[in-house]
Amino acid sequence: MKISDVAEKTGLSTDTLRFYEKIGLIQPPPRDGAGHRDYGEEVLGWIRFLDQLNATGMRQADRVRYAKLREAGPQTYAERRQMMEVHREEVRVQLAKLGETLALLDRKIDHYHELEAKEAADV
Amino acid sequence: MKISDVAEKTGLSTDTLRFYEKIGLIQPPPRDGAGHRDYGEEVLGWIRFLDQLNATGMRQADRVRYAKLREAGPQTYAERRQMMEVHREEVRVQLAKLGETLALLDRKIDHYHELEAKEAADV
DNA sequence: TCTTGAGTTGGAGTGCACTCCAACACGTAT
DNA sequence: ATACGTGTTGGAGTGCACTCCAACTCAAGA
Repeated sequence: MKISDVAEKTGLSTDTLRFYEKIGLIQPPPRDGAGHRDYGEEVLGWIRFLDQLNATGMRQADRVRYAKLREAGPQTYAERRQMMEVHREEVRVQLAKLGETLALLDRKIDHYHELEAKEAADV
Repeated sequence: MKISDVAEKTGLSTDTLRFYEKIGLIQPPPRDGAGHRDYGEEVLGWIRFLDQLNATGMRQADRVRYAKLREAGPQTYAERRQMMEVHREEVRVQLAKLGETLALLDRKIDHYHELEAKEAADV
């Protein structure tokens, strides 16, 4: 799979894919005859997972750390699990905060509806 | 209220408070005899709300836009409500994504527990 | 009076996460 | 054979959101 295919399928730019490789988030893929990157299918799932960690606020340095542990093999299972457990807690906190904010926004919006009705009545 | 009090009560640094004022997120407070900022209590609630918008992914430019609308008075009620409605949708999307990620992390963690048990058995 | 501590300004610097660029190489279609 | 599209590299540049700094002023306490 060419870099452009991966880019299209993941939504990342080719620049970002090469950047992720440079910082160690993605393993360097083998090259074809022309020296072009030739990705395997498994990279797609990995990138999707990275995206989810990203979208839920995990910092790049930690994503890189996780990627390195993953490359190191089975002896890092426990450490990887711990990272996921820590992140899970952060996600739970965010989830709670987001729920509160959603409720607040509902109240704000209701309040604006009322204010708008009053303004209209005042004209 | 002095800038250091506001900083302590909100968790923002005094630098950030001045920065927020500079970009228009916070109204310039009156000054005391020494030329020091003298904040009213109402700024605390406003900053808490800004924090929540921040924590739920609203960009600074949009927070500034909302702050400006707020300063403009009642004729911006509808526009402010629309901003909040747009943001509410984004929060809903994030909430859904976060829920999915939480489930995924649960599965990953379980999976690591299994893998660790297998590793231990292999020794 | 002198020191200390808190505040002031404008502007420079930081860290993160990309994003863009110049200059070049390769393979395929015309 | 040449043009085109896609890829390559290393390094510079960008945008966001702060964060830090130098040089200064002011008020209160020893």
